[in-house]
Amino acid sequence: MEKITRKYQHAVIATDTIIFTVVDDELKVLLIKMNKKPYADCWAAPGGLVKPDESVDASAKRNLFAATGVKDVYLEQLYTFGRVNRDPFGRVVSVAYVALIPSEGLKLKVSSAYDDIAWFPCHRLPALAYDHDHMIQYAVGRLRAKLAYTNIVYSLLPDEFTLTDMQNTYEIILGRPLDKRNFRKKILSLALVAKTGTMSAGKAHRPAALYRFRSRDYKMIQIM
Amino acid sequence: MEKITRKYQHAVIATDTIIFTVVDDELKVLLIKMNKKPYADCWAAPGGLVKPDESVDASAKRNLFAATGVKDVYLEQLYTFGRVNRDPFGRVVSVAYVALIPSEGLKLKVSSAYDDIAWFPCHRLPALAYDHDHMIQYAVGRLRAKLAYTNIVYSLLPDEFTLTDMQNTYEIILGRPLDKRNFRKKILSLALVAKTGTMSAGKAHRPAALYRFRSRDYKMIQIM
DNA sequence: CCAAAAGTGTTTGTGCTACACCCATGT
DNA sequence: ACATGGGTGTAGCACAAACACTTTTGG
Repeated sequence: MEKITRKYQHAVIATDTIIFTVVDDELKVLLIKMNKKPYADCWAAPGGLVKPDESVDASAKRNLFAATGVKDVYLEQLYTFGRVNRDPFGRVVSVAYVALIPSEGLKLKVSSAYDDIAWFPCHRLPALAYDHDHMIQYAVGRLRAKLAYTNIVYSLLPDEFTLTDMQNTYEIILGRPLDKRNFRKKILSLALVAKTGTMSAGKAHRPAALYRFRSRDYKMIQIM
Repeated sequence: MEKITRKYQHAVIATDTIIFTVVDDELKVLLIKMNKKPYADCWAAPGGLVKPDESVDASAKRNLFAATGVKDVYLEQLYTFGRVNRDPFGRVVSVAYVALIPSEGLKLKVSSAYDDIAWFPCHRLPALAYDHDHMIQYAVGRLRAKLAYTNIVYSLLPDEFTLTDMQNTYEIILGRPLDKRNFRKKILSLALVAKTGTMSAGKAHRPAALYRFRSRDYKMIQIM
């Protein structure tokens, strides 16, 4: 243990997590305001260094919890960014993760130990630190692709939702409109969701049937 | 630079590359014989530590070249393995890559600075060091998936090849037989390949038309 | 009664699947 | 002549895409 770590203390390993949610008809990312010199007034995806006795996955989970207060959400390794000069403070290799949070879980405890933390729509992003701009673009691409051939939508939707909610989530992320009849046909034929029996209420229009996922296990399924 | 690397010399970063080729009707991986204590008589995917002034990608390229003598082959980041105790010699986080080498490039300079190095069929693998068993299984899965929705076969085939060669490559990797007529129909309709005009020769049967890829750029295309 | 969103079927085309025989060459 | 692999077409079926109107509620 000693030998290797002492001889090669070249690089440091960090994790950064791109946290997505869908609210207000937009795909949003959670960012933290930086204060250090070259990146004052820049924002960054939450992250931090991997501790010596901590797995890389555990580090991502810890950072996710620190930023959002949530656990047990969808969290997947995205890519490892290892350019030599990606971090002006030193040689840091960053393992990026993607997390998906259901729209309703938003108002939990977003603020914690950070100066400023906020959700930004993926379109109009602020100035970003490091290579986080690139990371986020890459994450959006991955999210789009996975939406099509897995059932990850479940991790963006609340426990109960309408089929219109679900379709909106797809449309927002994919960036294109979907045919309502075809969408419902497809989703219902996959039998991933079941009616709860209750109805959405409170708005100035016809109530909609609420659905719930039969199972919230990650599956590879051709959806779109 | 100094501050961070000195304060957190916890972990070391390595790259390991799973190098695939298809020969003798089998998907094979290139492995290196280990000699250090807990892994004597074990084999491992070629890899090494990332140097301080070297990007992670560059490290993978360097290790690939050291093991095979080839450059400019398909090389893609696979996954980062970061369990705390994955390496008994110390805390090493490994960024795994996948490389694909065309079947003919095999007999180049496979032997170099290693004690022993050899190709193993993905089925009957020897005892493997670290978590390389897991890595290889993961890599095979990725390769299978990518074969279906990208044009990466090009990186496993020589410059000129017959459609039967190509179909064999698919069948070996996917592990299931494909219909000859449907396969040819599909491949030709995609217009990825063009006849060279020449014919294969020398074997005890009818010669086959040779094809060449119109372009060897990586593309996302639904193939299977 | 009006606005707003929920809900519902049919038709058409495209692409995947399954399937069997003749051809050209070397020995 | 025979063994070996090369090369070719069609029909059925399942799924994706396009498309418009009626219903229910709150205001």
